[in-house]
Parts: sequence; C-alpha cells; structure tokens
Amino acid sequence: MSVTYRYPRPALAVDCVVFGLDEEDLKVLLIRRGVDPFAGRWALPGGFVRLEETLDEAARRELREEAGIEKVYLEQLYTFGAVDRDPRERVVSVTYYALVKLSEHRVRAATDAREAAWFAIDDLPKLAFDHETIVDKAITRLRGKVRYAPIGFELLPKKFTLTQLQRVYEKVLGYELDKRNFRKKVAATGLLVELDEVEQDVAHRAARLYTFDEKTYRKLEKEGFLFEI
Amino acid sequence: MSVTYRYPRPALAVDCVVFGLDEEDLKVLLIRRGVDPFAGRWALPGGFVRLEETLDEAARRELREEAGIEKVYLEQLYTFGAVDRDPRERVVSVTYYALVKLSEHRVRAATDAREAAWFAIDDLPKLAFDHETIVDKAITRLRGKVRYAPIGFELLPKKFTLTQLQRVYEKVLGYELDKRNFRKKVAATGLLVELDEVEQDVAHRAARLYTFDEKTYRKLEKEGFLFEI
DNA sequence: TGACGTGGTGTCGATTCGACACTAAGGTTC
DNA sequence: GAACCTTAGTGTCGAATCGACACCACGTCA
Repeated sequence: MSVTYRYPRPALAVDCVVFGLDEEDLKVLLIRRGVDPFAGRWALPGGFVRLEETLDEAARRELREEAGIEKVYLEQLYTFGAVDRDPRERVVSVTYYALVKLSEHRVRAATDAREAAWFAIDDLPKLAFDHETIVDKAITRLRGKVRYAPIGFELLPKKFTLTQLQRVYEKVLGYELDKRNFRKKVAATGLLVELDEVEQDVAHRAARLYTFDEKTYRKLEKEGFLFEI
Repeated sequence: MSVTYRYPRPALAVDCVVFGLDEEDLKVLLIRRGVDPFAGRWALPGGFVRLEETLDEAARRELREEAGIEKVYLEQLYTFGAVDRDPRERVVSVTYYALVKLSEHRVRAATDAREAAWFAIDDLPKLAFDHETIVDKAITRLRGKVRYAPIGFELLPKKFTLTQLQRVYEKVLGYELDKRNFRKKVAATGLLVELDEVEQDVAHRAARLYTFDEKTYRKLEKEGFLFEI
C-alpha cells in the first residue's frame, strides 16, 4: 500500500499548541516522544494530515488521539516550512493553537502509552524539531488576540468570577491590571451577564458568577462591533 | 522521474494575493489560467512548492516567474486545506499577501504567454478554485494590519506626500479620514522624515515629500513600541 | 466577636479623540 | 498680469477615554 506521484512533495503535518490556565500559570500541553528523531524529548501534539480530512479536522483528530481533548477553541496559527525542520525528510507543518478549560479538561495523562503533561510557558523543557519557535509564535498571537477578541473566556469554565477573568488576562499578557479599571472595561462591553449565583466553597466572601453572552456577541460582531479590553 | 511514498500526501502549493495602489483604487494582481481546470478564468499567481525551497521562497519564485515581481513586502496569510478545493486532487495551499509599489512595478503584462492584470478589489471577476475566499481573507488581514503596523508605506514610492499616504489608508480601510487629524497622528509617530524636496509636475501647489524612517522604527519595534494610526 | 481575606465600588486629572474651516502656494487661463 | 483653480498646510475646543488610586462589605474561621 504505497503511492506514486509524478513529482516529489513534502509531507504535510499539523501541530497544536494547547493553552490551559490553572491556579498558577498559563500552561502548554506537551507530549513526550517515544521514537526517533528526538526520542524522549517533549513535543507538541501533532501528526500527518490524511487525504480525506481538512487541516482543522486533522488538528482536532490529533488532539483527540494524543491528549483526549475535544471541543476546544481552535485556530490556525502559521505554517512552518523550513527545508530542514525535520531531519528525516521535508515536512511542512500547519500549526494551530487551542484554548482549553483546564478545570474541565483534566488532561488524560499517559494516553496511548504516551506521556502528556502541562508546562508553564516560562518554564518549558527543550522541545523537539522547531517546536520552540512554534510555541513562541503562539504566545505572541495569543497575547495580541486576547486584547481585541473575546477568547479569554475559552480558558475559563462557563461560569466565572470577574477576578478569575482578570487573572486570565494577567497571565496571558504577563503583567498586572487594575481591578477597578478592568471591571469598568468588561462591564462596558455589555457582554457579561451577571448570574444569580456566587462561587462555592471559598474561605472568604463568595464572588458573583458571570457568563459570557456569546449569542449577543456574534450578532454585534457581524455588525462590525469590536471587542476590546 | 517519479516518486513513491508509503502513504498518500496532499500536493502543496503557494498562492499570492498581490496588492497595488494606483490613482484610483486598491488593486489585486490576477493571472489568466491557460489550462484546465478553470481554463480562461482569472486566478491568483501561485504554484507548487519544491522540495528544496521554503514556503516563502516558493511564493517569491512564483511571483517572479508569473508576474516579474521581485523584492516586495511578503507575509504569510493562511493555509487553505478544504478537501475538494482543487477538482483534480487534494491540494493544500499556503497563501501569502504581497504589497507592491505599483508606480515602480508596472507589472510585466502577458508574461510567459500568460495574461496578467490588475483588478480593483471591489470589481473582481469570478476567480478559479477558492481564490475569492483567499482574496477576502487577505483584504481583511490587510485592513487589520495597516492600523498597527507600518505597512502602508510598502504601497508607496520611497518618497511620498502626506496626501498620498492618507490615500493609502483611505483606500485600504475603505473610508475617508480627516486630513488634519491624520497628519497629527502620523507626525506623532515621529517616524516620518521631512525631506527638502517637493513633488514635481503637478498643476497646483507642490506638496512636501516625506520618507519613512525604517531604521528608527526597527529599533523602537524591538523595545516594544507599537506603531498605530 | 474579632481578625482575616477577598469582593466590590467612584472620582478626578490627564490624555486622546474627533469635528471642524480658512489661508498659502503654485500653475493655468484669459 | 489678474483672476481663478486646485491642492497644501495648519489649530482649537469640547467630549470621551484613560489610568491612578483607597476604602468598606461580606463571609469564614478561630
């Protein structure tokens, strides 16, 4: 079962930078490689694109197969095509970044006999291939995009407190924000709905829960509205 | 001369959306296809990626071969991978957009026996493949990027008047700007240098020429400075 | 019941923003 | 050369936005 083509062509892969936020840090999901090249090294989840699937489908399939992750925010990042980025042969990689709700996606560890783990973005191990470059690009993109698109919510559970939301922005952007100004701004978007609920099981005054009004946002977006924080 | 692989793989192409600005409009460069599929239709310049070249190199090569265009601003746009986007077989296309100084790049017409022409972006003919989608995406990206990156200059000659620069922004963004406010803003960037020259051969008061201080910009950029209009 | 920890709220000065109209200069025409 | 045509070039002011900043509220726990 092999195929023959008139001209040589690169192999085509997808790789995913999966971001998650826990109590401490913004983290990236890595998989430990079992085989050469780079056996034992940590790498991004990914694999080769099949003929009958789109690139997005390939990315989602790899996330499912390698990390048990489904139904996440996924967006194409960049396509890397240096000639020697894979020592075996020419491989072009279409990369994606994904945002997952870590609280709901306690990742399946050691799936398929492969080891998977989360690493804080400023404490990454040495990565296989050019995956460090890819992670850098993903962080830059995430930082840029979080300012003018409502993707911060993808890192939180459906119901969240304003303090949690502020933490998302602070961890992603890498600097602290003023609480009152932050609350003013998110309130000004008009896209947070205040719930009749407060958080549970905390050893202090419980904070009000909010949820993101995605329906209204989609409407406004079509009318040219720009979300900005 | 053919090759055999263990598993099937998509063909990999690059396609370029080349923008140019003339006296009237923002335009896109198209090539008329000579062969099926879509023979006779207009399409983006592009072609297949060779094993020994990077994606950027492939894009530049195609621009050179198909339109005689060299040394332009070029940036990767998106990778399109719908399964049936090419009726012949699975082709994944890494797309780029380019900005050219139309005044200096009077495009080589009918090169390689191929017909090439500029079309105003809101008067495009029907395009081959999914190239309309690609052009749409390129316009969206250009509109977003021109606001916070100094790429407008790429559409103008080295020396330009402030009115010309304003026209670039107006044509790209699709709406008019206030002359005084615009001049205040560009002056505030501190990145335009006033030359001791005025434009020539105009039938009215000649405007002062300016040039973009790219060196200073590169320095500031590294320090985290954000260009904004 | 008091201490602790986080939740939640408003003001003010500085800055930025957008709206807005006239004179200057150079070439063309009669 | 006078009138005219066309584009160049320039400043103000009110509105909106921004960032800096501090205290009381509420629930838990000892």
